[in-house]
Amino acid sequence: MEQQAIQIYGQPLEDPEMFWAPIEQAEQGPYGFLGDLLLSIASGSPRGLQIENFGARDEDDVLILQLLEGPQDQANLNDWLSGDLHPSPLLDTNAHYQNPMFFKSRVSREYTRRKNNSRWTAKEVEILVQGVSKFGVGRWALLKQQFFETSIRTSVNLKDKWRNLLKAYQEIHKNYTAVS
DNA sequence: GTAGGGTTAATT
DNA sequence: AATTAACCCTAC
Repeated sequence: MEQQAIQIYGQPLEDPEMFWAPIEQAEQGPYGFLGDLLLSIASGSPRGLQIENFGARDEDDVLILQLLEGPQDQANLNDWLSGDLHPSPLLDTNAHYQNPMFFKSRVSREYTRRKNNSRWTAKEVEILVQGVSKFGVGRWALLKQQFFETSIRTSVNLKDKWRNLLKAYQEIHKNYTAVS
């Protein structure tokens, strides 16, 4: 089937072969379950991750579509990563943690508190996708270090978000993709 | 450090 | 009421 490279900010993914590897290669590949799942999905739909943020806020869906379709402004990403454009939510500050909007603790049977319930922004998802595209699925600590150094997101958060994205993708893919 | 199961606040 | 997204738990 046709495989169409995804571009982010007008730049092709650094290792499209990894991203678009055929299902057969993924079966015992280095990607693990989630990686294999992604590769399976990607092979079935060249446009894959464009609708990955299904279920999130509408404006984020639109932004993600625009970002993944490109071309966009390359300088914008560097500005974002440097924190110049958007101080929050990428910055991991005490103020952020203590902000009532992000810190909702409650007495619970199982968990005594939750650090935050901060929704992922489209920018964060974009960076996550770019990071996974660069390093592959499963390199969460490396991704944290390289792309989310100052973010409130932990490496486990990154892994969980990726899983949720795949799950959301599968749901919408199941409903809207015609198979032939 | 990661994968995957589990829990729960938020959302629909 | 049911589902989703974010977060927690833990074996490996």
